[in-house]
Order: sequence, then C-alpha cells, then structure tokens
Amino acid sequence: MSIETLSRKDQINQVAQNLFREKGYSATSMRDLAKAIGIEAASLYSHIKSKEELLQNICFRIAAEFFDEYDRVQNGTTDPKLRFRHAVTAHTRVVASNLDASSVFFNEWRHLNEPSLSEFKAQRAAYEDRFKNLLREGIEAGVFRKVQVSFAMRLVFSTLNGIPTWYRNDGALSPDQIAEQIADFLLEGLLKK
Amino acid sequence: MSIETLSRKDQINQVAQNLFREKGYSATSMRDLAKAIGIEAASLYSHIKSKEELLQNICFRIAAEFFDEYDRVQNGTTDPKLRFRHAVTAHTRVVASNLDASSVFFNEWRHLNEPSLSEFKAQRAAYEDRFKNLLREGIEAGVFRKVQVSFAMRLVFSTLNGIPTWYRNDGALSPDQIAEQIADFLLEGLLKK
DNA sequence: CCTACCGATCGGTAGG
DNA sequence: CCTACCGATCGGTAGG
Repeated sequence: MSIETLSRKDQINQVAQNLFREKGYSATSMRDLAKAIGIEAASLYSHIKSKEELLQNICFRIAAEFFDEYDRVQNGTTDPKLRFRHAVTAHTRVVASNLDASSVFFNEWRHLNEPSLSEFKAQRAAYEDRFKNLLREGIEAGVFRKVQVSFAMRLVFSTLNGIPTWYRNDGALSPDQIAEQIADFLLEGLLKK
Repeated sequence: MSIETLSRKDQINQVAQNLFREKGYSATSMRDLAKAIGIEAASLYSHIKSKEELLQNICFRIAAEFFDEYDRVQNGTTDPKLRFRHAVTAHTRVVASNLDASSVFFNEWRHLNEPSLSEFKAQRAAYEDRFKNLLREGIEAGVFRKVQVSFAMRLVFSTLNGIPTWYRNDGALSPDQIAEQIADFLLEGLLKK
C-alpha cells in the first residue's frame, strides 16, 4: 500500500514511525512531521491528541504483534528446540517486517510518560518471561547447555533487537530467511561441529 | 575516583555521559546538565565550547578505547579461535567498564554533525572490518562454520553492543566474567554438544 | 562562575 | 486544514 492511499491518520502514524526511528523521538518536532506530510503543524491536531500519543500507538501496537505472532507459532508445538526456534523466527519476522516501528519500540520507549511507561515495561517483562521459560524447558530437556537463563535471554534479545541496525528489506534476504539464519546462529554458535 | 575529586571539566563530561545515556542527547538540556552539577547553565561554557563537543568527546574517546584494547590483546596471538575470543572479550571489557559512554557511542552518535559524523562512521567501519577479518580467518582455518562473514559480524556486534541494556556493574559479575560467558555463547551457541 | 538576556524553536490551542 | 498565536524552553553570548 503506497503512502498516498492511507487515511491521513494512518499516514501521520507511518511518517512518525519513520522520523522517530531516524532522528529519535525528542529530536523530531511536530513541524518536521507536518512538513514531511505536506500540511501545517497545527493541522496534525485534527487527527491526533499529542506527540506522545503517536509514540504510545507505535510501542503498544508492536508489542501486541510480538504477543500475537508468538502465540500463533507456539500453538501445538511441544519439542523444546522447535519451540525456541519458532519463538525466535516469529520475533524476527515481526521486527524485520516492521523496521521503523520496532526500532522505536526498542529505542524510544523511555520517552513514554506514566502510566504508559509502566504498562510498557510490564508487557515487555511478560514477553521476556516467555523466552526465559523456553530456555528453561530446553535445559531441563537436556537439549540446551546449562546456561544462566536470564543471561541467555538477554543475549538472545540483544541479537534479535539489533536487527533494525543492519537489516534492509531490499529483497536480498527475506524476513523469513534471516529469521532462519539467526535461529541457526543462536542455536549453533560459530564453531564447526 | 569519586565525582567530587574530578576537575570541573571532567565532571561535566562524566555527568554528560550519564544524562545522554539515560535521557538521550536531544532530550538532555544544558540546564539539566548544569543542574546535576550544581552550577548555572551559562557557566558550562567556561569549560566547554558546545553541547555537541561533549558528544564528540564521548564518541571518539570510546572509539579510541576499542582500538587500543583490540590491538593490545591481538598482539602475538595467531590461533583464529583465540584471536576471535580475545577480540570479543576486549570489546566486552571496554563496554562493561564504560557503560554510560558506550551507550552514548552506540545510540547517540547519529546526533553528531559533519564532519564528525563521517569520521565516526569511518572509524566504526574500520573497527568492524577487524572483526570480519577474524571471522574470515576462522572459516578459512576450518574452525568456524561457513557463515556469511558480514552477517555474522552484525550478529556478534548486536550481542556485544546490547550489554549496556542489561549489565549492571554491581559486583555480581565482573566485566571479565561476562566477557568470557559472552565469548562462550557466541562460539558455542545454545545447543548441547 | 554569575546575572541578564538573545533569537529560535518547541508542543499545543483558539477560532474559523 | 489554515492563520495567528501562546507560554515555555532551547543552546548560547555579553559582560562582569
């Protein structure tokens, strides 16, 4: 869908995602946003309530996508290794398919005010717990090395959340392809067997 | 060294590192900085030239540390696996020992203006090339799996550069300890052998 | 290191 | 969706 066919409100949200990612939330002014769309800054407020509302929409929409995609791929799977692989590939697909929004989710959430900030942190912690549980299952099943679960979870998310810093959706590698490769990397490491 | 014993200029740099990390460069005002130190905003300019100069100092000082520590640990080592391990642990030590500054290096460099911005990117690319060469060596020596060098380098740095998002230098794990564990993780992956 | 101040820009509102 | 505008705050300077 090209950007001209979006409703003005959707267009504002999409341009905000891009500017918040490229310049950061604080360094993006409502005048920057309006100019990129081609209207006056004051006109934005016919469609939105505040600058922070834009940030909230981005952060919570992408959070919901992470949960939805996780639940979708876990449904029915019981093998610990496969459950972990599915979680990683699901997360990667969401990130790689929403590079602007996920960048904002990872880097700009701290500019949320209360009570959104606490709600955001709670959702993120709940999501991270799912990955910790998968790691625990894998260790108990004897499939994974006896790593520190909390530590390993952090390293996994560092890898996954760094995707927007280098991935370009230009056709060279599809989201599904990098998802598989990242899962391989996390499971196998660099050493030859 | 406690913050009171620093020269005023060093104190400004240190507080700037912390605020730029916590709030971001754009969201940190010179008045925030002055207030945290206990002087008026105008007085900062007896010690520094501009806000951006503070950012430049942080970014280039930590870049120099990455190069210095890399050169120090590579000196004399020839085994590909050990060379990679030393590079990873050196980088990790610099990050874990400079959490504020390295966070700014990773996340706030985009607020640099030219010509600093281009210089920064050039240094970072040169540093990344060193890691790519290490990966290439390891593959050619048959020690590493045949991964895509550029892709693997990105994943390695994602893991390393995510450290400030979770590591707390509170005595539970020393920089050297997490450096070793991260090297294990990158080399071995999660799967049990 | 301070007081006093500058022009520019910020997020947002009133009223049409 | 626009013009006109608000008070607040920005990075920084002059002068002491």
